[in-house]
Amino acid sequence: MTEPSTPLDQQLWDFVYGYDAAYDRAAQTAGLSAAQACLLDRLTAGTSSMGELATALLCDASNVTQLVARLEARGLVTREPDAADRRVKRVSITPAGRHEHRAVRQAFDLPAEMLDRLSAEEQQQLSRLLAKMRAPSTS
Amino acid sequence: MTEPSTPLDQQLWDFVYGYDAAYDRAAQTAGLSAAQACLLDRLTAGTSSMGELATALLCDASNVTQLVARLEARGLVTREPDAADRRVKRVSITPAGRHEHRAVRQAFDLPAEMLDRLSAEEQQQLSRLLAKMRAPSTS
DNA sequence: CCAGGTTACTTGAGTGGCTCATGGATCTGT
DNA sequence: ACAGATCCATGAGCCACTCAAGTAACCTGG
Repeated sequence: MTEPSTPLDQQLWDFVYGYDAAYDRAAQTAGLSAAQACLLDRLTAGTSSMGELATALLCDASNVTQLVARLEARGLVTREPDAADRRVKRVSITPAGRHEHRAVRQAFDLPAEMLDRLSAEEQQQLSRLLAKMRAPSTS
Repeated sequence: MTEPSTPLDQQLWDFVYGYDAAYDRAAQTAGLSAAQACLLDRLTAGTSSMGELATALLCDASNVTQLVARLEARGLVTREPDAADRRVKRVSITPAGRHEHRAVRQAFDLPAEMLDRLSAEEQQQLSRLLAKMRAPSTS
């Protein structure tokens, strides 16, 4: 009944593929890469150390060094030694950075568009299904 | 009721993030990058020209040249001039390539794991929701 | 039949993301 | 005060990706 019925596997793949592509496009409207946009996003919650960013982004510390260097060069973040422990660098987002971040958020309209096609009930269903897929048990 | 209720936006993000990471890990078990694994996957359906691959993978033709070159160097694909039109190169997967591709498929167990946590009804629900999010109308 | 345009791919240069190995600076426990 | 741990930076290297040029093969009109 539901078309020649694309297998669910394929549907998931396509969904993820489209989501990724949309995020990439959104980041690019602000002249950012996806990784840079993610980093900025983390910083909107408040300042972080390099190490915290590395664990949050699941990547090497030296990778963060480069990402931050590029963002710093564009004035989107600042990097200052921590007063208490001068080994650690505290990275913060600048007003310009917040501006770009907002631009990305706005350009990333795909999730909102998709969710708008669902009723409130359907959204709850989806939320429940996603939660159930995620956790093995936790009831 | 459902925890402090993660917003649906965030749930989608986390889902996609986990999916991507799982695919990357799966590809790496076969010593492949995600892009290489995708390319191999396309070839399992039959031989393609370089151009066809480029449009399928949504990337530049010259990118495909390099991807194929690396895969060819490892004996996972072959690249031969088309008999009818010697400008086009027909890329095919080799038995070794099929082997690696199978390894990736097997290692990419996340979707199956996740779907196993859903009942048959829930899977149908999910499929319906995904389809509805995707298409603007088409009933 | 052959000149010129088009098509299909390759090459080269450049950007970025990512990793690993190494090293320097700073902190901490003894 | 010294050894070892911690935090970050640097450098080399791989890969994905893009754009601009180049080359070879095909096709079409005069």
